[in-house]
Amino acid sequence: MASIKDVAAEAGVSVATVSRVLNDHPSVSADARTRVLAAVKALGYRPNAVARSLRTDQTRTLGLVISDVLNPYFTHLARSVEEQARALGYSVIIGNADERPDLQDHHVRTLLDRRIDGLLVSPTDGGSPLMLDAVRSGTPMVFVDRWIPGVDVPVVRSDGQAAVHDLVTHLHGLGHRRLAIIAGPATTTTGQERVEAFRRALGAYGLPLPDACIGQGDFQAESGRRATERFLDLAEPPEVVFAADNLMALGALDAIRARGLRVPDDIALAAFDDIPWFVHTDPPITAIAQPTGELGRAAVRALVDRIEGRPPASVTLPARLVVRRSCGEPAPRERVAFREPSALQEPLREPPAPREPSPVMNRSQS
Amino acid sequence: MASIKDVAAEAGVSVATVSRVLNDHPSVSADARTRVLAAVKALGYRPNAVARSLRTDQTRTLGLVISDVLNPYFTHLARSVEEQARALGYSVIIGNADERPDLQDHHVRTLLDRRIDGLLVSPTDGGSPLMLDAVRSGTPMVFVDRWIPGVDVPVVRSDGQAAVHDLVTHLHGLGHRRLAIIAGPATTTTGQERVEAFRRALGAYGLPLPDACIGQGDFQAESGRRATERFLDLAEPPEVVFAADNLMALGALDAIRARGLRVPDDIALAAFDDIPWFVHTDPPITAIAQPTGELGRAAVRALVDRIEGRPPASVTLPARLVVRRSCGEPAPRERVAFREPSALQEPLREPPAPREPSPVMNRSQS
DNA sequence: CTGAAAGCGCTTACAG
DNA sequence: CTGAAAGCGCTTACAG
Repeated sequence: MASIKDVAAEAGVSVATVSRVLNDHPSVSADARTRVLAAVKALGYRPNAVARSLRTDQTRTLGLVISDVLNPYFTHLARSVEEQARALGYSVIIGNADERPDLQDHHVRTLLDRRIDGLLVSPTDGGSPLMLDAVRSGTPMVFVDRWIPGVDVPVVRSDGQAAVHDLVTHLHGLGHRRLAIIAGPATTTTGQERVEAFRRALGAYGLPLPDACIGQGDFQAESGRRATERFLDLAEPPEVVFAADNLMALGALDAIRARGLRVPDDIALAAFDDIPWFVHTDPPITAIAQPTGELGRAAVRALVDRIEGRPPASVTLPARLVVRRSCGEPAPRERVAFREPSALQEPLREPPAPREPSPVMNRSQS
Repeated sequence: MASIKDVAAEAGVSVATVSRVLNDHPSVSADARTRVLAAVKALGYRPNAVARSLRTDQTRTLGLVISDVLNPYFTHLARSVEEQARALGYSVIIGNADERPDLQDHHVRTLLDRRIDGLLVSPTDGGSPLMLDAVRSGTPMVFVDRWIPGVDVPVVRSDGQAAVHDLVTHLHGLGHRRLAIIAGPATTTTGQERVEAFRRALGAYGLPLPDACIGQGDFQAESGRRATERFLDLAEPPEVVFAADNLMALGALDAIRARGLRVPDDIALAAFDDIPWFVHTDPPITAIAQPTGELGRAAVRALVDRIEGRPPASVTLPARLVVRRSCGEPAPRERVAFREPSALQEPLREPPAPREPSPVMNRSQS
């Protein structure tokens, strides 16, 4: 592959001049610029980003470690992160932890070794030594969705408290009194918070949340299936199962179907995190929707602020309840309930990103 | 961040010796090795992958450009690619083209600038100049799922021909005679092939495929919705709609539902690409399943063969029909039909990857 | 406006 | 077994 030396030779200038042209440095004669550009084109030259990074000590790259790519919520998040990063002149490298702390650490390590400029993490656990090291080492970092308590890192997340309350109100109104939840891991903030919000909301209606009605899941489908089976084996099975994410709701559906039971007649189902398929499941599933796209964008903004020396801000956005038919109420049409602009109304496809800067050789400095 | 110099100073050796220890070079005294390792630990040193790449001219990184992250098929593919790559000692950087050729080019360019060791692409179009350049430039490359004809690059894909025939047999058996398809872009191989396979299968039953029964989609949900609306507006609407991917099937479902019609009573629906949610849609959707995980793994194997100087092989794996209820036949239980081990039976979670190599400082040379 | 030179953090022949 | 040195491809003060 042609290097800057080849271009310099071809153009009859020094590599310094070539570099200046490529970086839009003002003090280059029009003549030199023309010759360099011609040489670049003739040789099909592209600057080596590795060398540039070594020299400038910046990679213009963000790392994103998500808990599970197979979860549409995180896929959506990743997409909006990449889009916003691109708009700001950064690339993003995604690491998928599959809800496994060891894999998460693997990706954090790899990303750090690559000297990414900043790290976006949705932690799978309460904070491994490596993760805490990363924070202490001063790598710009922002937590998205989940976070690690007691650590001084901005957090961009959504607050489901009010929406969970709305959900319980909805369920209570339908006459349900025995409600169960499939929780995420207690080592994750979202794992805990959603149970707590649920418990608090039940409390407001004088309803208990006995241990038997808390299924321990891990945010993956299989755990939702197992937890639901356990519920169904109870002497008095719950009337409602609330899955703390969409994958566990999928597992719950598998378990319910395997027993030949019907939703919502035999048992009601609701989920945290809304996905397009919930409109078409049998029956359509009542869910709590997060403003996922906006979360991703806000997280990137905060991280880039931090990287570029501006003070980053934590952001908390409200989630909202979307009522469908899985809890028993007839809903003739898609009914969006209660509060806040919809994350579902958020188009699946977001507006096209700005055109790429055209000259092949400009580093996007934004 | 500590550099190799700091480690050398701390250990009282030269940087060459530090480098040898880190790379498991045999000729290092036990004493030196001990001191270096101690220094590494004391300083929390991690080698700078950027510098290493510049020097060795390899990044141990694969690029993967997929057409759409929001499509669960590609998400699954990406996951298996990353897993297999990790097992072979490579990282992967994912670029999401969103079915946009310009975005695809953006990612190919960025990846090439980063000097990835090899590129896995599922092309969004028939081959942009940039893509063809990339091939000619000698960057190791493998196509997955979709490919560009006339270019000498190994292809790892699945052949849906037989499964599409099975589908048509199934539909014909149910008495359907007016069949329509929502096609993908004609610029993509899968866009064309699926229509051709469908047309050929219809032909075998003496059925026509009039132009009015070919909806032009772009593999995204919205296009499926529009195409379906057009079908429904026909004087004689089709009895069956076959969507060439799962996202367009989602759009079709939206359109059908918006008119208050029922599947399969008013219109039957089938899709290419199976996803877990198809079991729980109303009704469960008949689909053609690809061996997605194996496709991803085979693609990585081929690419790494190419990178490491072994002859890479193209791979074609059969897809298979999974009959559910969306075309009219009562299927009391999940019925997996006809041929081949199932991609759905493929566990959603694949077996855990091998443990990471433990010493922090070893380059995974595999 | 331009070029020679130093240096980013590594690896690796080459000598000893 | 070990170290001094060159060099990977860039960028950027410094001098002119």
